[in-house]
Amino acid sequence: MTPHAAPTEWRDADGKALTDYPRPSVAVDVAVLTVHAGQLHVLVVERPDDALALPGSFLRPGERLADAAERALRTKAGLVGTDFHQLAMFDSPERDARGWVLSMAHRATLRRDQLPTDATLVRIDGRTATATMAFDHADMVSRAVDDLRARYARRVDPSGLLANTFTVLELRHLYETVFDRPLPKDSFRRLVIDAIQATGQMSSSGAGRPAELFCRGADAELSAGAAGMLTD
Amino acid sequence: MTPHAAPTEWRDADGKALTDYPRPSVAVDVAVLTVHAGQLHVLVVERPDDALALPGSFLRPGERLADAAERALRTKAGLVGTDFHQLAMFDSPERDARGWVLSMAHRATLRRDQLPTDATLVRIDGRTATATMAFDHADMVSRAVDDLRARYARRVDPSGLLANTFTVLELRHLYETVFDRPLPKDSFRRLVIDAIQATGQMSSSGAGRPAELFCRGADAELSAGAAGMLTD
DNA sequence: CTAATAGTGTCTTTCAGACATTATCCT
DNA sequence: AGGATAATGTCTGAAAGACACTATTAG
Repeated sequence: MTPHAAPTEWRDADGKALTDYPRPSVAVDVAVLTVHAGQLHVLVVERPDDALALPGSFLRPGERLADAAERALRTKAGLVGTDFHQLAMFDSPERDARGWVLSMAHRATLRRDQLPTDATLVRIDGRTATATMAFDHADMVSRAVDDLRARYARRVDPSGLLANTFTVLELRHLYETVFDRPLPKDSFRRLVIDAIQATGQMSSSGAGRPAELFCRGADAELSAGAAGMLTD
Repeated sequence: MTPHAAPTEWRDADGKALTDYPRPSVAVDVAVLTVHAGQLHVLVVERPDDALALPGSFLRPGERLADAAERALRTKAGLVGTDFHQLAMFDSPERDARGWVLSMAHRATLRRDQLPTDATLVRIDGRTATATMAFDHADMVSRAVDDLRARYARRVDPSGLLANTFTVLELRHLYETVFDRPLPKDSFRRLVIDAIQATGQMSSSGAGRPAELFCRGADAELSAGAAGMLTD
């Protein structure tokens, strides 16, 4: 059979051929989260009608969702090689006024310096974007934040919001931003220290004793106790 | 505009009208998990070609994924009023030999007595089904088990695999089945006791002192420590 | 030296894990 | 009574949280 051809030869319970049915358009949208000025932000793009939206695209014939998402990031946001994953399918029949469009929401995470300098960022307050967004993209952002927190509670910076090497202070500041709450300095250190790898190098920050630089271990899994500190 | 009409009037980056593109068929599949004989099982249905598959269906025009999943459970498995949720979209272009079909995997969970007596169950060993399954349904099952464990680690029997009232022993046996490992009797009791509600009633099981019957509390959330015992 | 920040020693409290003991049913 | 199972008391070791102390840099 032809690759990517429409499915044929099936009939549903009423005997109606499924090829007679209209099919939905399928889209992908990507919530690119980043940390800027000590707060979570989400990357948005302006639509022709000036509304703010997540970078997204329609699925092309035979294309995989991941390929469509990568293409959306490249063409709409100028990003290549970005890692992301699925969140959920948003399927309200009225979510797009132009017609029946299902959209698979994805999450990506990048450091501010990995984004174009002219990228438009919307601040996230708690788990909601602080700007009106097109379609149901505000819900997608909230969902992305939930996912980010769930993953950061289990592993050390799994999405690479820090550079390859970092100090414990930088890591703690990141976690305070992600979880939007202060974390105890010494407990935090002891909870993460087993999950990160010392490099021997020292940071040459300004004043005070230099801090050791660490990198993510091969298996940067956090202990159950550490997850507890974050999810309480 | 007509409801559920195909989207029109958009053009992609090449100026090609998206209505010119073929669209995928979208399906839903539901992994119905249950506990039988002290082991996790998944409900399967036989396909016309005798292959075993999860109950599923194609999305009808304007239909929501949840409605399609409910319809699939009703028509393919005889189940009504079942609770379920999305897991992930499976989108390999070759996943269905008949054509381009994306499928949203869902998970539902029911007690054995809520299933038809003649339901076909496939035992789950670890996180994999012990029978060959059609399409990528074996991957869906593994994914469903992961999701089940993640949710059971955070709340007390969130999917209602136990009846309204239950003893601590029954609850522990359930968790031993779900997490496929023995759990310490007294530690388990202390970890869950704050998340369940005593009824005052006693179980009238066979020999020995009768156990108190509990029910799920309004907020049956487990402590971080309890989650730790399960996720270690 | 002092200021500033990194890192650790230590105490206390809490709690999981193990074991033993008591409690309450059945036959 | 005796057996069986539920529930709890108690000890111990580990670890989180809080606090203070030491260590190492810059100026």
